[in-house]
Amino acid sequence: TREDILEAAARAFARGGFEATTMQDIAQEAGYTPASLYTYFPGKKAIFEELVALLAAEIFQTFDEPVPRSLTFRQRLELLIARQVGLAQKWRDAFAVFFAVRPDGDYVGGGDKGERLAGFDLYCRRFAQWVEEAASEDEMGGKEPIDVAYFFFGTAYAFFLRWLGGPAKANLVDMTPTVLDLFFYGLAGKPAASGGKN
Amino acid sequence: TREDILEAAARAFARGGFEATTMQDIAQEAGYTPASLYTYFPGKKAIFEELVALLAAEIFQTFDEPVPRSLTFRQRLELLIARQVGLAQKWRDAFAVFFAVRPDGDYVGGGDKGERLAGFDLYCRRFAQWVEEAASEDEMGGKEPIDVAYFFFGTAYAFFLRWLGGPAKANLVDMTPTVLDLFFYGLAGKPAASGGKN
Amino acid sequence: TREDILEAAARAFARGGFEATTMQDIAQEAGYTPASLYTYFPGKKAIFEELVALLAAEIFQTFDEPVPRSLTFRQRLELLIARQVGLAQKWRDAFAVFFAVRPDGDYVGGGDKGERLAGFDLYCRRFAQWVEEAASEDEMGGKEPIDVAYFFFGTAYAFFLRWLGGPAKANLVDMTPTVLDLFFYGLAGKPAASGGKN
Amino acid sequence: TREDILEAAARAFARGGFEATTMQDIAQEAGYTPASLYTYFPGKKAIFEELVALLAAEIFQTFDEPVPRSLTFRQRLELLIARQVGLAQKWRDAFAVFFAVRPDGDYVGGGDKGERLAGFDLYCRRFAQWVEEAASEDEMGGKEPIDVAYFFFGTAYAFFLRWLGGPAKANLVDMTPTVLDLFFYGLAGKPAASGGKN
DNA sequence: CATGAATGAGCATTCATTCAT
DNA sequence: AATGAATGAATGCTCATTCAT
Repeated sequence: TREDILEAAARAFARGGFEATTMQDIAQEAGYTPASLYTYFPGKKAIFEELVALLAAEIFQTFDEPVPRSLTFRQRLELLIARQVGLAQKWRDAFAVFFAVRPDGDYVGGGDKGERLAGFDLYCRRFAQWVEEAASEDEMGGKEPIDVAYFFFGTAYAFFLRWLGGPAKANLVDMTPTVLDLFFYGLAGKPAASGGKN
Repeated sequence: TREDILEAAARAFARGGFEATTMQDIAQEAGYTPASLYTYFPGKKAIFEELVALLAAEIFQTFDEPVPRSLTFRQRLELLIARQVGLAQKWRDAFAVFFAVRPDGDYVGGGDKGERLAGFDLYCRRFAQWVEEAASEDEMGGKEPIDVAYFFFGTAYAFFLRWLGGPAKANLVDMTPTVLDLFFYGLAGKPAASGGKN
Repeated sequence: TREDILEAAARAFARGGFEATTMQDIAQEAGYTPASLYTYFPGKKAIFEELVALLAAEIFQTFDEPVPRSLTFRQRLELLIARQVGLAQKWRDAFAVFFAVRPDGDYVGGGDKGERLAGFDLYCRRFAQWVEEAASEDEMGGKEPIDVAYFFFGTAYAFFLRWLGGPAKANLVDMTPTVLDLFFYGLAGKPAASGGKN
Repeated sequence: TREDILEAAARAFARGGFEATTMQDIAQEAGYTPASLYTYFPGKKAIFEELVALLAAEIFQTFDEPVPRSLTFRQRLELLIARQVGLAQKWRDAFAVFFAVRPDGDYVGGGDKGERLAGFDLYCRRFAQWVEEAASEDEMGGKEPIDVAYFFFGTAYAFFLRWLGGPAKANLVDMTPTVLDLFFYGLAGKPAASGGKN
């Protein structure tokens, strides 16, 4: 039941953010009355926080799942993206909620030392960590992991948002190659020199 | 005075979005009482809309300003970025408001056929248009302008957000080379070997 | 409960009309807090409209109740008055609210073709209809039913208003004979010819 | 100028009563800004009170003007009505404002001993006084002057209201004979048989 | 004299939350 | 466990009024 409510809340919050969403909205989406929600959660903020925590957990878990040692960086990243695309398609709009979470309203568990970070910051930090393990320095082009992380987040996020606003039937997976190519080679595209077809 | 209020509103809205911001907040930020704001604007929504329109106008103007014909695409883009970075530093948090505007609440002027687009969508469409004029097909690596646009937006936006959450004294301009390199060459970086002519 | 609120609203509105009456007033009169009223009604206007509709229904019902065929016009009118006096004593000030309703604020259901009529107009139209059935042409003195209706309304309303402003213990019923005599014979009084002493 | 404002206020108040009318409304009607009104009147209530006082004065004056001794009661009343109809046509809606004035809000100067009377009560009292001078006991049909007064007020008021709601081009004067006949003979009409001497 | 600007006092309404049933 | 009813605490907004110009 808690789970149901959280999923309903995800849909509700996704439509208008935390403030614009009423307990009525969530209750309606969940098929309850507002009063009933208080049986399962102490309040609206708690629902939101738990939802964000749930999303965070699911997202972070994609980083934790192991990848075969034998793969190249690109292949590992493909795996990671596949997992995260799965989440994105499952949560749709609510997925964006996580990234948009602002730390001001103290909704998001902070980083190390009481630091309060926005959702996308948390994501990028974790991604940087992941990248450090998944890629050699060479594969990162000598760049700082945290820079790589923000770059990847930006590229992927832009296409995710575009997909969200687009037709419902579009498949986010189709964008993966584009994102990957842009991520690895930018506008220039894959250097044709070495003939590799990746 | 209207201008003052709009700037105050920018600061206020930036802190918590449309719903979470009260007229009290805006008034306080502007040094007025809430009632006074109604002398200049018919309501909260109107303030928000006008603010978004103002931001949109300033942003779109950066696309309209001409660039010397003699420049390469990268040089033209550097110019464009410089202008937009200027805006971003001026508006700071409020700058992000524009990109986050959701079309549901009908805050943003739509596209062509009554389409209702989010702020970042408007930005990307305009960028695609600009890119078509500023870059040859070759310079775009044979990619679709709209893809290029979302890619650039994502890359730049990620670093912009990172800068917003970072220390106040940081200079967004410093990120420009990083963004440009990533945009043009991705993770791989500039192909040094072949003496890259890009 | 809705009923209670409507009756409280009747007392409240009667004191100062629609605009001058606050939800606070109504709530206080009903023994609730203003917020509670919204559990039963969507807003102040709705309360007022429903109250007016209720009064209209009760008043109009007095016209619908049948009267014995055997009676004279005066006797039938006495019956009608008795019923309406009952309502007037029950609603007191609120009774006057109905007649004072102005059509501008679209509070009153109109007549036939979208016409918007004031409360007393509605009353008079219905009375004219009733009079056509309850009185022969002769009993109407050859006058137009609608003229008869306004005449009766005016006469009765004047004494009703006088009673409202008078001592609380006064009985409206006592005015009935006066009203009837004036209505039927005017200032001249009943013609003495037939020896009657009225 | 004060006069202009009062007439503008009359039109404004007539549309929606005291509470519903804003200083903005009055100012607009008068061709001023709200702030300017305070040059001539200390406030909204003062404007209303003065307007009511003005109306009261004009109405009461019709009672004070002398009538030729030689006339019958009916002829005297015809004269009075002619004067008051003139006022009614001049003030139109605002004329009704006077009668609707409620004493609660302490808008109307009271009667004798601090009594607070509604507008129509004041009118009826003055009418009763007038009738005592203008009619013999016989001409009153042995009725109490105050009863006669309320009866006349009711009859005339009903037709006045009907006229107000009717087409703008209608002439209130045309209703005078009807009102007089009803007032003197009621529904029965003038007793033609006995060659009525009234 | 006229007014633009500013504001305090309210007001209708919303909403998260509580609680008895 | 679920909810109808009730409410305190806002919130956007209106408006009479003041005052410097």
